[in-house]
Amino acid sequence: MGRPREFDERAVLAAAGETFWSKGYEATSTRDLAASTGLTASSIYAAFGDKRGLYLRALDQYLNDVLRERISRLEASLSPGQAVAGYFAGVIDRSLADPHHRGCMLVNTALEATENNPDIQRIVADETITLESFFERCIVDGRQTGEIATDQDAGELARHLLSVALGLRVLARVRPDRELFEGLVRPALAMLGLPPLPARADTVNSKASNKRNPTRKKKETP
Amino acid sequence: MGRPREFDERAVLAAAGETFWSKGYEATSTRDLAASTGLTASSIYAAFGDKRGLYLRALDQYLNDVLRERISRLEASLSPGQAVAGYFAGVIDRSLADPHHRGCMLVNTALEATENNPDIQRIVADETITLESFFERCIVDGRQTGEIATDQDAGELARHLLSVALGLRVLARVRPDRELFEGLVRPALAMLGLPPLPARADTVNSKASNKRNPTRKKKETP
DNA sequence: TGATTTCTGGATCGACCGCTCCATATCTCG
DNA sequence: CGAGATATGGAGCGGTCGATCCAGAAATCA
Repeated sequence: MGRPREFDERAVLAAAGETFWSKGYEATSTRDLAASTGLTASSIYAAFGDKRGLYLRALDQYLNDVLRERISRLEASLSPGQAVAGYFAGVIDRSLADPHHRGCMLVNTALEATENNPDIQRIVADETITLESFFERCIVDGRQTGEIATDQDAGELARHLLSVALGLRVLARVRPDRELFEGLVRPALAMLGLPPLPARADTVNSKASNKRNPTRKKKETP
Repeated sequence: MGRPREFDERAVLAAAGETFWSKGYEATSTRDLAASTGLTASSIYAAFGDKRGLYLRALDQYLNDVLRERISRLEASLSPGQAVAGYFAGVIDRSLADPHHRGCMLVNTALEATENNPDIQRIVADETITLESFFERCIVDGRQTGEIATDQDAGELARHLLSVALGLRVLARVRPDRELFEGLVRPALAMLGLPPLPARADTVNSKASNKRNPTRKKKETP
């Protein structure tokens, strides 16, 4: 009954997510959202409640389409060790492919997770556990096949990899540089007894063959 | 000469920094700042120009008092390997000691600096390089004394440690848990051939070669 | 078709934003 | 003691904020 929606909800959430991702939650106004989604304020409020509701929906779609989708794709098509390496290769490619250097929307969201936003805090925490569990499964499985060689605790290794992935995404916002990222990941792979970053086995973003040079080239002075 | 300032600039910057740290830049209003610093808007604007100027000054004071001060203190009083372990022990303690779980102001700033704030991006990037250089110095020096054992590239190891430290600070906002932090750091120390953590910086027994000073008590600053 | 229901677009609400102005208070200097 | 210079406190500026209201458009029912 009644008039049906004229917009595609997934597309609207994607557009809103892009805007939130680029500017951050607080700095994004409802007028920004109206402009990027093509909807009017009243349509947005009728469909999503309020600004926070729209953010939560857009974040959830991002996490589903980008993070969880990637994990299950890697696990389905690669060996455990290759999946770990492939995950980092993908994160590096994505970090460099984004000309705006926005990093990871999940990591950025961790900023909004102040103590008076416990729901957001929990969403981010849960998602880091999703990633941590992926790493742990890879390590446990990779050991059984002998692909991964280390006698350290699998859970601790998984959490270590988690922190590396999160830290990489922080650096992606301020120092987008392939050499930095690949160098920083190398000790992690070596620690697991894995070969250095493999030929990008079909990672998700294989279209990124033509990359611009990083804008910032630093000389290291030890 | 006219009437002198009635406020202590350092104290005002500290108060403003606390507020920015807690709420984030965008979510902090000038009225919030007036309330937390005890100044009126006009005094703030006369002294610091605008909101952004106050933020930059507060951030700089935070970086000086917390980050750089800690690095030089660790390097002055501990062996290279102990300095690395002590840094992580300190970050863990600080992450857990803060009841608001605000993480690191530098990391928070990184996640809020968009591409149209190149100056802030630059400040954050430079500060990550400061931390990276600290790690690299420790690794290079620790190798000469035999305290640190690994044949991997020192620069890559330093960047790896940097990403772990940044990732830990992200997790500090959403999963403040000592076991998580200590477990995640353990593989990093093991990789360097260092003993595991219960080495809180002020309880490390100095069996390896110390630097000049005898072990000094570490002081926590907010 | 007409009745009903829902969605859309635009105007607009009160609140708050960053910031400024100005009268007054309080200092230094002569 | 002025005279000059600067800081302070409070009112208030124009603008934007998140959110809402409402009249009209467009769909599904009979």
